[in-house]
Amino acid sequence: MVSAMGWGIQEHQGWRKGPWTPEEDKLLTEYVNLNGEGRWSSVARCAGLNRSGKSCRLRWVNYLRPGLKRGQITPQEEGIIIELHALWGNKWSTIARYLPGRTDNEIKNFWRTHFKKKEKSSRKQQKRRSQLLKDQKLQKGHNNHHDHDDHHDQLPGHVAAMDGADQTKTNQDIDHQARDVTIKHENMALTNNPSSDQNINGSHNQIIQSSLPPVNVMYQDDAVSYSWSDTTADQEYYGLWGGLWNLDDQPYGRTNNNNNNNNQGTAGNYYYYGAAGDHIINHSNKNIIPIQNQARAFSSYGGGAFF
DNA sequence: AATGACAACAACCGCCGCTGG
DNA sequence: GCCAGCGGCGGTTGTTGTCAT
Repeated sequence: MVSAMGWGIQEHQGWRKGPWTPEEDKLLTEYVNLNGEGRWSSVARCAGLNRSGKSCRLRWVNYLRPGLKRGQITPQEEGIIIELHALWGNKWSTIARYLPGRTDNEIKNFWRTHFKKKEKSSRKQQKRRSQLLKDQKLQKGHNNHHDHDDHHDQLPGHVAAMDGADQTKTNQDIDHQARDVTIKHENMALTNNPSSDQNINGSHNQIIQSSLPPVNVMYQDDAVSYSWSDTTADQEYYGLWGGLWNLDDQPYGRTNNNNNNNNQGTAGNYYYYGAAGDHIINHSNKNIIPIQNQARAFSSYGGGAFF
């Protein structure tokens, strides 16, 4: 295993650290443009940079790489981040794949600065989760399942615990769901913009789809036509995923896009639902509202507890 | 104007998995 | 099979900017 000092330890103890200078950026950019990405340790050597390969890679990926979006995370991107985080937890690089031009580091920082504050109150939520964990283990005992004991791991743990067929299906489901999240929020953005005449099945979706990593073909059409407000489909989704994630360490939940229902509310005005006693956030005005009776109806989807 | 709190961002650290010798 | 090197990831820390007092 490589030493704790990082790459190229045998040749350098004195790698430069700290902020990159414009000159260093220029050297790195020129080198990568000429020779391509990869072989980061040799980049450091050959480009005349007194930086570790790790540092070069990070600088390129997070800052210099072409196509990076600069500037604030948009409300649509925020929505996607929230939902994908609910899906995957702190899998920042995975989430970043669904936000073209955004880096995992950017998303991670965004999450920390915007949602760190809510950690405190989430302790209450964790408490309830451990109760859920107990309950489910009890339940499992009753049902005499073949399930593995590590169901409370993060999602990849679930996947690893499955047999081949289940795992394939699950990976497809995850990707499918992530696409839905991305497409839904993009559509919300379009609906928000009255000047846009692109509809939900229009070319915009093709653009979005083409920007996403390739997945199994069997879901491609489905991803576009799937309606977020379709209650039956929702129940299937969240019955399945909510059930899987009940024991997760990560937040989980579901959303409802008010805009899909008889034009109630404004586009982008969507909520997370959870059990009574939790809170929901209104993404339009950032209000945090205590959940009362209304949310009880949704608690069977997995609790959807936030904040 | 000074300063303290907070947010936003950049960069580093440590670990893990993969791969080739 | 073992090991070293590499690439990548997530967590954490450091720095800078902004705003309120």
